Amino acid sequence: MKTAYHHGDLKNALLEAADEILLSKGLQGFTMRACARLANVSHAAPKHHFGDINGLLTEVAMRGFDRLVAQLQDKMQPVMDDLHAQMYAVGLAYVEFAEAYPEHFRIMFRKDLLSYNTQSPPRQIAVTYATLINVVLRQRGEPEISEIETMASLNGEVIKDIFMCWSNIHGYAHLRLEGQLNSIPEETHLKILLENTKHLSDLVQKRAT
Amino acid sequence: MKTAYHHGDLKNALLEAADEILLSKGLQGFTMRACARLANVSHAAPKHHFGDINGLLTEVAMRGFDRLVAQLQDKMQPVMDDLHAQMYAVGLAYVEFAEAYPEHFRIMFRKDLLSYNTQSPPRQIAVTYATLINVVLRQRGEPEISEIETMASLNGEVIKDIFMCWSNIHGYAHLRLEGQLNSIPEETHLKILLENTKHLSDLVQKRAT
DNA sequence: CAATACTTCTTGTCGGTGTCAAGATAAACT
DNA sequence: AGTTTATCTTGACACCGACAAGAAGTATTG
Repeated sequence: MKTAYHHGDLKNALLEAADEILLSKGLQGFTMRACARLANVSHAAPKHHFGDINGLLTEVAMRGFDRLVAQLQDKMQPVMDDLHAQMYAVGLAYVEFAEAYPEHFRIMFRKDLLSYNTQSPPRQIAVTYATLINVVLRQRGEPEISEIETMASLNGEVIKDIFMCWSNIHGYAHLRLEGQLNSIPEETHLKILLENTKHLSDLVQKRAT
Repeated sequence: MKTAYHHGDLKNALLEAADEILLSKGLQGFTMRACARLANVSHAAPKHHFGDINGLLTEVAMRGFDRLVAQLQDKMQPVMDDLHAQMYAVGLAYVEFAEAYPEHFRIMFRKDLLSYNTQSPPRQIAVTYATLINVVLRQRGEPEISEIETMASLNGEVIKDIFMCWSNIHGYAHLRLEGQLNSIPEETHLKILLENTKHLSDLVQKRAT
């Protein structure tokens, strides 16, 4: 018989319960009480660890960014010598992440749900930024940045490049996730992504010279 | 003294109440009962008109698409002779709409909240599609389409073009809306949008020849 | 070792919410 | 005029987020 008090690792247990509920029931069925039930604790237990529901969602989102970065680096790692393939890998990883974790993706990009200081974003977001920025820096043949320094000391041209690429890929993933691309045959999807990323890669490389 | 029953135009009154609540309190404070209160009817009155809360949100979103299309055409109308300016107008209208109606924008692109048949989308969505498609068709010097026929009988190249442009603009607006572009100085914003749309316009025109 | 403080979790409660069922009222129809 | 139909109200139910008070372990300190 387990002791009722002092679960020991309740915070992680709640976060995993949250992931499971998001994947099965979606954001509609996602409640603090449901997470508590799934973790076999009382309905008010999450309060101590997360404060309110936005606090819980924020940590869920941060774990989502972790997974996104991992997926990005996984897809890029085998093609680090090919700039075109690298940009395509980013697009593919992004789209596949949105498809695998649709509700996480939505939450990760919902400013109104996340409670963190915009001025000093959490580590997970800084790492995501750095990962995307470094893709562009490699395209331009410039030295990469560490994840500590983020936007400061960045060439203005680089900023434009990164957000042109990111906008394109993010927009494509988002529209696809929300069903706005359903009229496109599945095989055309990858073609569009391939063409777009190749185009982005070419443009960034050409601009740098 | 007003008669309690048979408001006469309750549906529209509720929709306007919904708009007002979304703009002031956001999606968090948006409830069916709050809409009913603002319209001075009982808490269960909305049920007859919208079924459930997703039905209400769906109609709110459709009115959002109406406004988006109006804003698109407003911005394009004075520059119909300039293809670059036209594409820029689309980007600007899109971004400004997202800024003026952030919660509407979010809802409009939330598949899980909207209850309509994906196979035969409502008029408002078809019109939005047609508007965006016609922008690309003009860039390519091809005849425009009416809003009735949508995706069918469209060149594959056109589809690729429209979603390349839309992805870029939508992604930019979305990232901006959700605070992911806050580190960019305000003046750079318009530069990025201008460069991106010019680039899209050039590419679509070049591809068509 | 004992007493105290602290962290973690439970229990109980509150107002608010979506949804349903049943009924009241006004309008439309025959 | 009588009946049907559409519209809105009232009341109820389970569920939710949040709060307060307290119980159960853990850590600290004498």
